[in-house]
Amino acid sequence: MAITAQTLRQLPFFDRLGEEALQEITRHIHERTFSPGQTIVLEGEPCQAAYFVTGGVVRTCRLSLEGREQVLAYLGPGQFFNLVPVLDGGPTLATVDAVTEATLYTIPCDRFRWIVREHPEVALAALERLAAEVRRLSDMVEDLALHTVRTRLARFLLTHASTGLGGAAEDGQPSRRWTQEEIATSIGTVRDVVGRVLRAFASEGLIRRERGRLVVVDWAGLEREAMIDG
Amino acid sequence: MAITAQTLRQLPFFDRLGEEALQEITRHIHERTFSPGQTIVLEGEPCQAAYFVTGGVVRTCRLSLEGREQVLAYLGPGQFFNLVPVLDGGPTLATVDAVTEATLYTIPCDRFRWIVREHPEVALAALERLAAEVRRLSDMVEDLALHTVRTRLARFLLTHASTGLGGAAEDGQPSRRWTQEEIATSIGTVRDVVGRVLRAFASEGLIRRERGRLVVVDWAGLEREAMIDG
DNA sequence: AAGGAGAAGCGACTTTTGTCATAGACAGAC
DNA sequence: GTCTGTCTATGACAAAAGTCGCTTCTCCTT
Repeated sequence: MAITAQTLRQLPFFDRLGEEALQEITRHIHERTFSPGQTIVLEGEPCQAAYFVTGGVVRTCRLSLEGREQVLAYLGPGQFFNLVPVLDGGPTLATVDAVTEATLYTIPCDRFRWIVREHPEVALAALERLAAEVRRLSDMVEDLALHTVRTRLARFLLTHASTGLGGAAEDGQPSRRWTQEEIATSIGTVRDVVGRVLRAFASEGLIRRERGRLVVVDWAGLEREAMIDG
Repeated sequence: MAITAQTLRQLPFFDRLGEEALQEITRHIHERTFSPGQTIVLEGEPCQAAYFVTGGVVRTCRLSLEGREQVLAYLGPGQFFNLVPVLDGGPTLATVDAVTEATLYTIPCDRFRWIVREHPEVALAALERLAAEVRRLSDMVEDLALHTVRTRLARFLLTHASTGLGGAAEDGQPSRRWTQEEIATSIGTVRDVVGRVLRAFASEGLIRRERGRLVVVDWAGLEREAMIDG
C-alpha cells in the first residue's frame, strides 16, 4: 500500500501539518509488517527509527535476567513508540514485539528529529504524548511500590473489564481476552500468583469464571480491593 | 532578590531565548521560599504553576492510604517540576515538599504554556526533560517489578555512594547522608527491611558501617548483587 | 476422533517482605 | 549535664509473593 499524505494525516503528530510538509515526510516513511511474537526493537540497542502502529497490537516490555518480563504498555493503531530514544539519542528503552499481526510506519531517527525541530506543531504533539507517558509510568511506580498484588489485580480487572473480561463482553465490547501470564506481566508478578488471587476473588464472590472468561460480579467490592480513594 | 533576565538565562529551558523574550517572561515569575518539610504542591490538586528549583532540594513523592510513601525524584538547583500537569492541564502528578530550605521560581500555568507554544526552543528543552523522565521512570518500574529489595538496595548504594555513603565521602565528595527511612522510600520498601539488608551486606563484607555512615568495601561484590549486566 | 500445545488449576513448600515491639545510640536544645 | 526527638538495632512473627510439580482443561490440528 502506498503511503500518501492522506494516510499520514490520519495519524496524530502529523494531523496538523501542511500539505508540502506531509509530502516531504512521506518520502522517508516505510511500511513494515510483523507477525505475532516477532521482535521489532530490542532494549539497549542504538536507536534506529521511530515507529507508528497503523494496524494490530504491539507491546513494549522489559526483561530481567531470570526471564521474567514486565510489560510497560500495549499499543494499538495510532500509537507511537521509540519516541524517547529518538529524541535523546540514547539506547532503546524497551523491547517491543508484535502481539498480533502488526503493521508499522517507520521513520529514520535523524529524519524524525529534523521534523520535530522544523515543525513546532509536531514538537507540541510529542510533548503531549510524553506527558501522558510520564503520568502512566508514575502510576505504575506507585502501584508497584505501594500496593499488593491483590490490589493491583483488582485495579487491572476494573480497568480492563467493562463487565466481563476476555472474549466478547456482555455489553458487546469485544474486550481482549487476557491470559493469566499476560495479566501477570502487566501487573508485575507471575502467572501462579495471578491464578491464586483470581481464585480468591472468585471464592469471595467478586468475580465469576466461566469457560476461561472472567466476569466482574461485585464491582463495588472490587473497588474496595483496589482501594479507589479511601 | 530581583529576578532579572540574567538570572533566568542561567536556567535550562530559558538559556536559548532572546533578550526581549526573557524580559517579557521575567514579569511573570515569582520567587518563593519553603522551609524543610513544607509541602509545595499536593498530588491531585489542579495545576497552579510550573516550578524551578533555584536553591535547596525538594522531592516529589506519592503516598498510599496506609501512609507509606514512594519518592519519585529528588530535585536540586536547575531542575524543574510540575511540567506534566502544566502541559496537559491535568491534576498534579505527585506531592512535592522541601527537603532542605528551598527557593523556587514559579510561573503560572497558562503563562508557561504560552511560552512553550511561542518559543519552540523551550518546547524542545521540555521534550528533552520529559524524555529523561520517561527513562528514569521506566527504570524504576523495571526495578520494582523485577528485582528484589536486596538488588534494589545494592543498586542504590552503587549509584549514591562514590566510595562512602553519607557525610563527606572519602574522595572528598560531600555526598548527602541518607537515613534508612529515606533509602526505603526511594527503593520502594520500608525502613526495617532496609536495615535488615544493610546488616546482611555488612556481615557479608560488602559494606562497612561506621558511626552511622555507610562505606562500600567490596564494589564488585555489590555489583554482583545489583546484577549489573549478566 | 486422537493428539498436542498452550493455558489454567491446585496444593505443598520456600523465600521474601512487611509488621511489631522494644531497646540502644546519638545529637541538639535548654 | 539531662531531656527529647530522631535514627538505628534486633528478634519474633505474620503475611505476601514466588517456586515446583503435576493434573486438567480447551481448543486447534490432523
